[in-house]
Amino acid sequence: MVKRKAPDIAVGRLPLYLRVLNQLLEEGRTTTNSQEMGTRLGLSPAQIRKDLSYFGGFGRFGAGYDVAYLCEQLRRILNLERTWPVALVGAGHLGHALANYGRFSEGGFEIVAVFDDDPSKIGSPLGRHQVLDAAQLERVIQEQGIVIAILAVPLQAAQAVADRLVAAGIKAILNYAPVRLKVPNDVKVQEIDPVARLQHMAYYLEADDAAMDDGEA
Amino acid sequence: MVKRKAPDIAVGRLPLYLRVLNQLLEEGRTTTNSQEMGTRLGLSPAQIRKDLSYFGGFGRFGAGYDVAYLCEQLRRILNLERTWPVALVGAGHLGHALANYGRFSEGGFEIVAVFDDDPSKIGSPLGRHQVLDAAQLERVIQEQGIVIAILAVPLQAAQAVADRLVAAGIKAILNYAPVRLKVPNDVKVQEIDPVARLQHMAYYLEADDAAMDDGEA
DNA sequence: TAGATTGTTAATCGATTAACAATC
DNA sequence: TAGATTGTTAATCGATTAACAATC
Repeated sequence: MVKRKAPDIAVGRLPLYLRVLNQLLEEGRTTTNSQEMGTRLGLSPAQIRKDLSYFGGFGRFGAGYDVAYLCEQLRRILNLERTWPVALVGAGHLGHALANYGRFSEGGFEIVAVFDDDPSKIGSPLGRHQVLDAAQLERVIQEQGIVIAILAVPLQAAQAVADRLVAAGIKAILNYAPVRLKVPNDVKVQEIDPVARLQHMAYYLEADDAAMDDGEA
Repeated sequence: MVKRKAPDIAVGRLPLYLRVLNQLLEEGRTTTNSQEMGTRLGLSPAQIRKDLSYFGGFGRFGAGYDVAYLCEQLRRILNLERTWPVALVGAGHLGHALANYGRFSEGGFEIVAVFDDDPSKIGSPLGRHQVLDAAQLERVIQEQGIVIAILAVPLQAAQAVADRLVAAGIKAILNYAPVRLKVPNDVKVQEIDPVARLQHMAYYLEADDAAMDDGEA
Protein backbone atom coordinates (compact mmCIF):
# COMPACT_ATOMS: atom_id res chain seq x y z
CA MET A 1 0.00 0.00 0.00
CA VAL A 2 2.80 2.41 0.84
CA LYS A 3 4.19 3.17 -2.60
CA ARG A 4 7.90 2.83 -3.03
CA LYS A 5 9.54 5.83 -4.66
CA ALA A 6 9.51 5.47 -8.41
CA PRO A 7 12.92 4.55 -9.80
CA ASP A 8 14.40 7.05 -12.24
CA ILE A 9 14.42 4.48 -15.01
CA ALA A 10 10.65 4.17 -14.73
CA VAL A 11 10.22 7.95 -14.71
CA GLY A 12 12.27 8.05 -17.90
CA ARG A 13 9.77 5.79 -19.64
CA LEU A 14 6.74 7.91 -18.82
CA PRO A 15 7.47 10.31 -21.69
CA LEU A 16 7.41 7.32 -24.04
CA TYR A 17 4.02 6.30 -22.71
CA LEU A 18 2.84 9.85 -23.24
CA ARG A 19 4.10 9.64 -26.80
CA VAL A 20 2.11 6.52 -27.72
CA LEU A 21 -0.96 7.89 -25.99
CA ASN A 22 -0.78 11.03 -28.11
CA GLN A 23 -0.34 8.85 -31.15
CA LEU A 24 -3.42 6.80 -30.19
CA LEU A 25 -5.35 9.99 -29.55
CA GLU A 26 -4.52 11.20 -33.05
CA GLU A 27 -5.80 7.95 -34.43
CA GLY A 28 -9.07 8.65 -32.71
CA ARG A 29 -8.74 5.81 -30.22
CA THR A 30 -10.36 6.23 -26.84
CA THR A 31 -9.08 3.19 -24.96
CA THR A 32 -5.97 1.02 -24.97
CA ASN A 33 -4.26 -1.53 -22.76
CA SER A 34 -0.82 -2.45 -21.54
CA GLN A 35 -0.51 -5.11 -24.24
CA GLU A 36 -1.03 -2.66 -27.08
CA MET A 37 1.17 0.04 -25.60
CA GLY A 38 3.87 -2.53 -25.01
CA THR A 39 3.76 -3.72 -28.59
CA ARG A 40 4.10 -0.19 -29.92
CA LEU A 41 7.06 0.55 -27.67
CA GLY A 42 8.79 -2.80 -27.67
CA LEU A 43 8.24 -3.22 -23.94
CA SER A 44 6.46 -5.94 -22.00
CA PRO A 45 2.91 -5.24 -20.81
CA ALA A 46 4.05 -6.12 -17.30
CA GLN A 47 6.65 -3.40 -17.35
CA ILE A 48 4.17 -0.77 -18.36
CA ARG A 49 1.70 -1.76 -15.65
CA LYS A 50 4.51 -1.84 -13.10
CA ASP A 51 5.81 1.58 -14.09
CA LEU A 52 2.34 3.10 -13.86
CA SER A 53 1.73 1.42 -10.52
CA TYR A 54 4.43 3.56 -8.90
CA PHE A 55 2.17 6.53 -9.43
CA GLY A 56 -1.27 5.08 -8.91
CA GLY A 57 -3.96 3.00 -10.57
CA PHE A 58 -5.11 4.51 -13.82
CA GLY A 59 -6.82 1.61 -15.57
CA ARG A 60 -10.09 -0.25 -15.32
CA PHE A 61 -10.00 -3.94 -14.59
CA GLY A 62 -10.97 -5.86 -17.68
CA ALA A 63 -11.12 -2.75 -19.82
CA GLY A 64 -7.64 -1.26 -20.01
CA TYR A 65 -6.91 2.46 -19.99
CA ASP A 66 -8.81 5.49 -21.14
CA VAL A 67 -6.37 7.15 -23.50
CA ALA A 68 -7.28 10.76 -22.73
CA TYR A 69 -7.38 10.16 -18.98
CA LEU A 70 -4.05 8.38 -18.80
CA CYS A 71 -2.51 11.06 -21.00
CA GLU A 72 -3.77 13.73 -18.63
CA GLN A 73 -2.49 11.87 -15.59
CA LEU A 74 0.96 11.38 -17.07
CA ARG A 75 1.17 15.06 -17.91
CA ARG A 76 0.26 15.84 -14.32
CA ILE A 77 2.84 13.45 -12.92
CA LEU A 78 5.56 14.84 -15.17
CA ASN A 79 4.69 18.44 -14.26
CA LEU A 80 3.61 19.23 -17.78
CA GLU A 81 0.33 20.93 -16.97
CA ARG A 82 2.15 24.20 -17.35
CA THR A 83 4.45 25.38 -20.12
CA TRP A 84 8.05 25.59 -18.98
CA PRO A 85 10.08 28.52 -20.30
CA VAL A 86 13.46 27.36 -21.58
CA ALA A 87 16.71 29.21 -22.18
CA LEU A 88 18.74 28.13 -25.18
CA VAL A 89 22.46 28.87 -25.08
CA GLY A 90 24.30 28.70 -28.38
CA ALA A 91 23.03 30.05 -31.68
CA GLY A 92 25.08 27.95 -34.08
CA HIS A 93 23.65 25.42 -36.49
CA LEU A 94 22.35 23.29 -33.65
CA GLY A 95 20.88 26.28 -31.85
CA HIS A 96 19.05 27.20 -35.03
CA ALA A 97 17.61 23.74 -35.40
CA LEU A 98 16.47 23.70 -31.77
CA ALA A 99 14.97 27.18 -31.91
CA ASN A 100 12.91 26.07 -34.90
CA TYR A 101 11.97 22.65 -33.54
CA GLY A 102 8.21 22.45 -33.38
CA ARG A 103 7.81 19.69 -30.81
CA PHE A 104 8.93 21.52 -27.71
CA SER A 105 5.67 23.45 -27.41
CA GLU A 106 3.35 20.43 -27.55
CA GLY A 107 5.71 18.73 -25.14
CA GLY A 108 5.24 21.43 -22.54
CA PHE A 109 8.26 23.63 -23.24
CA GLU A 110 8.89 26.94 -24.93
CA ILE A 111 12.21 28.47 -25.77
CA VAL A 112 11.87 32.03 -24.57
CA ALA A 113 15.44 33.28 -24.96
CA VAL A 114 18.44 32.43 -27.10
CA PHE A 115 21.96 33.48 -26.12
CA ASP A 116 25.32 33.61 -27.83
CA ASP A 117 28.54 35.43 -27.14
CA ASP A 118 29.52 35.92 -30.77
CA PRO A 119 29.06 39.63 -31.55
CA SER A 120 28.26 38.78 -35.17
CA LYS A 121 25.29 36.71 -34.00
CA ILE A 122 23.96 38.91 -31.22
CA GLY A 123 20.87 40.79 -32.37
CA SER A 124 20.26 38.60 -35.41
CA PRO A 125 16.90 36.84 -35.70
CA LEU A 126 16.47 33.21 -34.74
CA GLY A 127 13.08 31.55 -34.97
CA ARG A 128 10.73 33.98 -33.27
CA HIS A 129 13.59 35.50 -31.29
CA GLN A 130 16.58 37.74 -31.49
CA VAL A 131 19.86 36.33 -30.28
CA LEU A 132 20.71 37.92 -26.94
CA ASP A 133 24.17 38.70 -25.61
CA ALA A 134 25.33 35.85 -23.39
CA ALA A 135 26.34 38.52 -20.90
CA GLN A 136 22.61 38.94 -20.20
CA LEU A 137 22.18 35.26 -19.32
CA GLU A 138 21.93 35.60 -15.56
CA ARG A 139 19.67 38.63 -15.69
CA VAL A 140 17.16 37.16 -18.14
CA ILE A 141 17.05 33.77 -16.43
CA GLN A 142 16.39 35.33 -13.07
CA GLU A 143 13.89 37.91 -14.30
CA GLN A 144 11.87 35.30 -16.14
CA GLY A 145 12.22 32.59 -13.51
CA ILE A 146 13.65 30.13 -16.02
CA VAL A 147 14.80 26.81 -14.55
CA ILE A 148 15.43 24.76 -17.71
CA ALA A 149 18.27 25.38 -20.17
CA ILE A 150 19.44 23.77 -23.36
CA LEU A 151 23.18 23.87 -23.84
CA ALA A 152 24.28 23.97 -27.47
CA VAL A 153 27.72 25.53 -27.21
CA PRO A 154 31.14 24.18 -28.22
CA LEU A 155 32.70 21.57 -25.95
CA GLN A 156 35.34 23.97 -24.67
CA ALA A 157 32.74 26.41 -23.37
CA ALA A 158 30.25 23.91 -21.99
CA GLN A 159 31.35 23.56 -18.36
CA ALA A 160 31.87 27.29 -17.88
CA VAL A 161 28.43 28.07 -19.28
CA ALA A 162 26.89 25.32 -17.17
CA ASP A 163 28.43 26.87 -14.07
CA ARG A 164 26.85 30.19 -14.93
CA LEU A 165 23.48 28.57 -15.63
CA VAL A 166 23.53 26.81 -12.28
CA ALA A 167 24.53 29.99 -10.48
CA ALA A 168 21.63 31.78 -12.18
CA GLY A 169 19.16 29.23 -10.83
CA ILE A 170 18.83 26.65 -13.61
CA LYS A 171 17.74 23.23 -12.28
CA ALA A 172 17.67 21.15 -15.48
CA ILE A 173 20.10 21.15 -18.39
CA LEU A 174 19.74 19.40 -21.71
CA ASN A 175 23.38 19.15 -22.71
CA TYR A 176 24.44 18.72 -26.34
CA ALA A 177 28.17 19.06 -25.62
CA PRO A 178 29.98 15.71 -25.39
CA VAL A 179 31.08 16.09 -21.79
CA ARG A 180 29.77 14.97 -18.43
CA LEU A 181 28.96 18.28 -16.76
CA LYS A 182 29.78 18.78 -13.11
CA VAL A 183 26.74 20.21 -11.38
CA PRO A 184 25.29 20.20 -7.85
CA ASN A 185 23.05 17.32 -6.81
CA ASP A 186 19.82 19.25 -7.16
CA VAL A 187 20.49 20.02 -10.83
CA LYS A 188 19.44 17.42 -13.39
CA VAL A 189 21.42 16.90 -16.57
CA GLN A 190 20.55 14.90 -19.65
CA GLU A 191 23.19 14.46 -22.29
CA ILE A 192 22.60 14.07 -26.01
CA ASP A 193 25.62 12.78 -27.92
CA PRO A 194 24.83 11.50 -31.41
CA VAL A 195 28.43 10.42 -32.01
CA ALA A 196 28.39 8.18 -28.94
CA ARG A 197 25.13 6.67 -30.19
CA LEU A 198 26.60 5.95 -33.60
CA GLN A 199 29.69 4.43 -31.99
CA HIS A 200 27.50 2.24 -29.84
CA MET A 201 25.80 0.88 -32.96
CA ALA A 202 29.06 0.54 -34.88
CA TYR A 203 30.04 -2.18 -32.43
CA TYR A 204 27.42 -4.45 -33.95
CA LEU A 205 28.29 -3.75 -37.59
CA GLU A 206 30.43 -5.98 -39.73
CA ALA A 207 33.99 -4.84 -39.23
CA ASP A 208 34.71 -5.72 -42.85
CA ASP A 209 36.27 -2.60 -44.33
CA ALA A 210 36.76 -3.43 -47.97
CA ALA A 211 34.14 -5.36 -49.96
CA MET A 212 30.90 -3.71 -50.86
CA ASP A 213 32.30 -1.81 -53.85
CA ASP A 214 31.66 -4.76 -56.04
CA GLY A 215 32.33 -8.07 -54.45
CA GLU A 216 35.76 -9.33 -55.34
CA ALA A 217 37.21 -12.24 -53.43
CA MET B 1 38.57 -17.45 -18.69
CA VAL B 2 35.84 -17.92 -21.27
CA LYS B 3 34.58 -14.39 -21.61
CA ARG B 4 30.85 -13.90 -21.36
CA LYS B 5 29.35 -11.85 -24.15
CA ALA B 6 29.49 -8.18 -23.31
CA PRO B 7 26.09 -6.80 -22.30
CA ASP B 8 24.75 -4.04 -24.51
CA ILE B 9 24.72 -1.61 -21.62
CA ALA B 10 28.49 -2.05 -21.23
CA VAL B 11 29.02 -1.59 -24.97
CA GLY B 12 27.07 1.65 -24.71
CA ARG B 13 29.55 2.99 -22.17
CA LEU B 14 32.63 2.35 -24.28
CA PRO B 15 32.05 5.53 -26.32
CA LEU B 16 32.08 7.47 -23.04
CA TYR B 17 35.39 5.92 -22.10
CA LEU B 18 36.70 6.87 -25.51
CA ARG B 19 35.54 10.40 -24.88
CA VAL B 20 37.44 10.84 -21.62
CA LEU B 21 40.50 9.22 -23.10
CA ASN B 22 40.49 11.73 -25.95
CA GLN B 23 40.06 14.47 -23.41
CA LEU B 24 43.04 13.17 -21.41
CA LEU B 25 45.03 12.88 -24.60
CA GLU B 26 44.37 16.52 -25.38
CA GLU B 27 45.56 17.44 -21.92
CA GLY B 28 48.83 15.69 -22.75
CA ARG B 29 48.30 12.88 -20.26
CA THR B 30 49.87 9.54 -21.05
CA THR B 31 48.43 7.34 -18.31
CA THR B 32 45.25 7.18 -16.27
CA ASN B 33 43.39 4.70 -14.09
CA SER B 34 39.89 3.47 -13.41
CA GLN B 35 39.57 5.81 -10.46
CA GLU B 36 40.25 8.92 -12.49
CA MET B 37 38.11 7.87 -15.42
CA GLY B 38 35.31 7.04 -13.02
CA THR B 39 35.48 10.44 -11.40
CA ARG B 40 35.29 12.21 -14.73
CA LEU B 41 32.29 10.19 -15.84
CA GLY B 42 30.46 9.82 -12.57
CA LEU B 43 30.90 6.03 -12.64
CA SER B 44 32.53 3.69 -10.14
CA PRO B 45 36.06 2.51 -10.87
CA ALA B 46 34.80 -1.06 -10.50
CA GLN B 47 32.29 -0.57 -13.25
CA ILE B 48 34.89 0.69 -15.66
CA ARG B 49 37.22 -2.19 -14.96
CA LYS B 50 34.35 -4.65 -15.28
CA ASP B 51 33.21 -3.18 -18.58
CA LEU B 52 36.69 -3.31 -20.02
CA SER B 53 37.18 -6.86 -18.77
CA TYR B 54 34.51 -8.11 -21.18
CA PHE B 55 36.89 -7.28 -24.00
CA GLY B 56 40.27 -8.09 -22.52
CA GLY B 57 42.91 -6.78 -20.15
CA PHE B 58 44.20 -3.40 -21.20
CA GLY B 59 45.86 -2.10 -18.04
CA ARG B 60 49.06 -2.67 -16.13
CA PHE B 61 48.84 -3.89 -12.57
CA GLY B 62 49.81 -1.10 -10.23
CA ALA B 63 50.14 1.42 -13.03
CA GLY B 64 46.71 1.90 -14.59
CA TYR B 65 46.10 2.39 -18.29
CA ASP B 66 48.14 3.85 -21.11
CA VAL B 67 45.82 6.48 -22.52
CA ALA B 68 46.84 6.14 -26.17
CA TYR B 69 46.82 2.36 -26.06
CA LEU B 70 43.40 2.04 -24.43
CA CYS B 71 42.05 4.62 -26.84
CA GLU B 72 43.31 2.59 -29.75
CA GLN B 73 41.88 -0.63 -28.34
CA LEU B 74 38.45 0.88 -27.77
CA ARG B 75 38.40 2.19 -31.31
CA ARG B 76 39.24 -1.28 -32.52
CA ILE B 77 36.53 -2.91 -30.41
CA LEU B 78 33.93 -0.41 -31.60
CA ASN B 79 34.90 -0.89 -35.26
CA LEU B 80 36.10 2.68 -35.55
CA GLU B 81 39.40 1.99 -37.25
CA ARG B 82 37.71 2.83 -40.48
CA THR B 83 35.51 5.80 -41.37
CA TRP B 84 31.90 4.80 -41.83
CA PRO B 85 30.02 6.56 -44.63
CA VAL B 86 26.64 7.78 -43.41
CA ALA B 87 23.46 8.71 -45.26
CA LEU B 88 21.47 11.61 -43.87
CA VAL B 89 17.79 11.73 -44.72
CA GLY B 90 16.03 15.03 -44.18
CA ALA B 91 17.43 18.44 -45.05
CA GLY B 92 15.39 20.61 -42.73
CA HIS B 93 16.82 22.64 -39.86
CA LEU B 94 17.97 19.51 -38.07
CA GLY B 95 19.48 18.07 -41.22
CA HIS B 96 21.43 21.28 -41.69
CA ALA B 97 22.78 21.14 -38.17
CA LEU B 98 23.79 17.50 -38.56
CA ALA B 99 25.41 18.05 -41.95
CA ASN B 100 27.52 20.80 -40.41
CA TYR B 101 28.30 19.01 -37.16
CA GLY B 102 32.05 18.68 -36.88
CA ARG B 103 32.29 15.78 -34.45
CA PHE B 104 31.14 12.99 -36.69
CA SER B 105 34.45 12.82 -38.54
CA GLU B 106 36.67 12.51 -35.48
CA GLY B 107 34.19 9.97 -34.15
CA GLY B 108 34.67 7.72 -37.17
CA PHE B 109 31.74 8.79 -39.34
CA GLU B 110 31.28 10.89 -42.44
CA ILE B 111 28.03 12.03 -43.93
CA VAL B 112 28.46 11.29 -47.62
CA ALA B 113 24.95 11.94 -48.90
CA VAL B 114 21.97 14.05 -47.87
CA PHE B 115 18.47 13.33 -49.12
CA ASP B 116 15.17 15.15 -49.15
CA ASP B 117 11.97 14.81 -51.14
CA ASP B 118 11.13 18.49 -51.17
CA PRO B 119 11.72 19.74 -54.74
CA SER B 120 12.61 23.18 -53.40
CA LYS B 121 15.48 21.65 -51.42
CA ILE B 122 16.79 19.13 -53.93
CA GLY B 123 19.96 20.42 -55.54
CA SER B 124 20.59 23.14 -52.97
CA PRO B 125 23.91 23.10 -51.10
CA LEU B 126 24.18 21.67 -47.60
CA GLY B 127 27.53 21.56 -45.85
CA ARG B 128 29.91 20.12 -48.42
CA HIS B 129 27.05 18.44 -50.25
CA GLN B 130 24.14 19.02 -52.53
CA VAL B 131 20.77 17.75 -51.38
CA LEU B 132 19.86 14.66 -53.41
CA ASP B 133 16.41 13.57 -54.45
CA ALA B 134 15.09 11.04 -51.96
CA ALA B 135 14.10 8.93 -54.94
CA GLN B 136 17.83 8.16 -55.33
CA LEU B 137 18.11 6.82 -51.78
CA GLU B 138 18.26 3.12 -52.60
CA ARG B 139 20.62 3.56 -55.53
CA VAL B 140 23.15 5.73 -53.68
CA ILE B 141 23.10 3.60 -50.52
CA GLN B 142 23.72 0.45 -52.48
CA GLU B 143 26.33 1.92 -54.81
CA GLN B 144 28.33 3.33 -51.92
CA GLY B 145 27.81 0.40 -49.58
CA ILE B 146 26.37 2.62 -46.87
CA VAL B 147 25.08 0.78 -43.79
CA ILE B 148 24.45 3.68 -41.38
CA ALA B 149 21.72 6.28 -41.75
CA ILE B 150 20.58 9.29 -39.79
CA LEU B 151 16.86 9.88 -39.94
CA ALA B 152 15.87 13.54 -39.60
CA VAL B 153 12.49 13.60 -41.28
CA PRO B 154 9.05 14.54 -39.91
CA LEU B 155 7.34 12.02 -37.66
CA GLN B 156 4.74 11.13 -40.26
CA ALA B 157 7.38 10.06 -42.79
CA ALA B 158 9.75 8.28 -40.43
CA GLN B 159 8.54 4.70 -40.57
CA ALA B 160 8.13 4.71 -44.36
CA VAL B 161 11.63 6.09 -44.84
CA ALA B 162 13.03 3.59 -42.34
CA ASP B 163 11.43 0.77 -44.32
CA ARG B 164 13.15 1.99 -47.45
CA LEU B 165 16.48 2.36 -45.67
CA VAL B 166 16.28 -1.18 -44.35
CA ALA B 167 15.32 -2.53 -47.76
CA ALA B 168 18.33 -0.72 -49.22
CA GLY B 169 20.70 -2.44 -46.81
CA ILE B 170 21.01 -0.03 -43.88
CA LYS B 171 21.95 -1.81 -40.62
CA ALA B 172 22.04 1.08 -38.15
CA ILE B 173 19.68 4.04 -37.86
CA LEU B 174 20.09 7.11 -35.68
CA ASN B 175 16.47 8.18 -35.41
CA TYR B 176 15.52 11.76 -34.55
CA ALA B 177 11.78 11.22 -35.08
CA PRO B 178 9.85 10.62 -31.84
CA VAL B 179 8.66 7.15 -32.73
CA ARG B 180 9.84 3.63 -32.01
CA LEU B 181 10.70 2.36 -35.48
CA LYS B 182 9.77 -1.16 -36.47
CA VAL B 183 12.82 -2.78 -38.02
CA PRO B 184 14.19 -6.34 -38.41
CA ASN B 185 16.29 -7.82 -35.62
CA ASP B 186 19.58 -7.33 -37.41
CA VAL B 187 19.05 -3.57 -37.72
CA LYS B 188 20.09 -1.39 -34.78
CA VAL B 189 18.19 1.75 -33.92
CA GLN B 190 19.08 4.52 -31.51
CA GLU B 191 16.50 7.16 -30.81
CA ILE B 192 17.17 10.78 -29.92
CA ASP B 193 14.19 12.61 -28.49
CA PRO B 194 15.03 15.88 -26.74
CA VAL B 195 11.42 16.46 -25.70
CA ALA B 196 11.28 13.13 -23.88
CA ARG B 197 14.53 14.06 -22.12
CA LEU B 198 13.15 17.41 -21.01
CA GLN B 199 9.97 15.73 -19.80
CA HIS B 200 12.02 13.23 -17.83
CA MET B 201 13.77 16.10 -16.04
CA ALA B 202 10.55 18.07 -15.56
CA TYR B 203 9.41 15.31 -13.20
CA TYR B 204 11.99 16.45 -10.68
CA LEU B 205 11.27 20.17 -10.94
CA GLU B 206 9.13 22.09 -8.50
CA ALA B 207 5.59 21.86 -9.80
CA ASP B 208 4.91 25.38 -8.48
CA ASP B 209 3.49 27.28 -11.41
CA ALA B 210 3.06 30.81 -10.15
CA ALA B 211 5.66 32.51 -7.94
CA MET B 212 8.94 33.57 -9.43
CA ASP B 213 7.67 36.80 -11.02
CA ASP B 214 8.24 38.64 -7.80
CA GLY B 215 7.40 36.69 -4.75
CA GLU B 216 4.00 37.60 -3.45
CA ALA B 217 2.35 35.40 -0.87
C1' DT C 1 -22.24 -14.06 -14.79
C1' DA C 2 -18.13 -14.97 -17.83
C1' DG C 3 -14.42 -12.60 -19.82
C1' DA C 4 -10.86 -9.55 -19.74
C1' DT C 5 -7.26 -6.90 -18.00
C1' DT C 6 -5.58 -4.56 -14.19
C1' DG C 7 -2.45 -3.90 -10.02
C1' DT C 8 0.65 -6.32 -7.19
C1' DT C 9 3.43 -9.94 -5.26
C1' DA C 10 6.97 -13.20 -5.70
C1' DA C 11 10.50 -15.22 -8.71
C1' DT C 12 13.91 -14.41 -11.94
C1' DC C 13 17.21 -12.20 -14.14
C1' DG C 14 20.90 -9.03 -14.87
C1' DA C 15 23.82 -5.19 -13.51
C1' DT C 16 26.62 -2.97 -10.09
C1' DT C 17 29.61 -2.97 -6.31
C1' DA C 18 32.80 -4.72 -2.91
C1' DA C 19 36.59 -7.19 -2.00
C1' DC C 20 40.87 -9.25 -2.84
C1' DA C 21 44.27 -12.22 -4.94
C1' DA C 22 47.23 -11.45 -8.86
C1' DT C 23 51.03 -9.00 -10.33
C1' DC C 24 53.77 -5.35 -12.36
C1' DT D 1 60.77 -5.32 -2.16
C1' DA D 2 56.69 -2.35 -0.98
C1' DG D 3 53.12 0.02 -3.14
C1' DA D 4 49.64 0.47 -6.29
C1' DT D 5 46.09 -0.81 -9.27
C1' DT D 6 44.41 -4.22 -12.13
C1' DG D 7 41.19 -8.18 -13.45
C1' DT D 8 37.95 -11.21 -11.50
C1' DT D 9 34.97 -13.50 -8.26
C1' DA D 10 31.32 -13.39 -5.10
C1' DA D 11 27.83 -10.57 -2.82
C1' DT D 12 24.55 -7.15 -3.30
C1' DC D 13 21.40 -4.58 -5.29
C1' DG D 14 17.81 -3.30 -8.44
C1' DA D 15 14.99 -4.04 -12.50
C1' DT D 16 12.16 -7.06 -15.24
C1' DT D 17 9.07 -10.70 -15.81
C1' DA D 18 5.72 -14.20 -14.60
C1' DA D 19 1.81 -15.28 -12.39
C1' DC D 20 -2.49 -14.53 -10.36
C1' DA D 21 -5.93 -12.73 -7.22
C1' DA D 22 -8.71 -8.64 -7.54
C1' DT D 23 -12.40 -6.71 -9.88
C1' DC D 24 -14.96 -4.15 -13.29
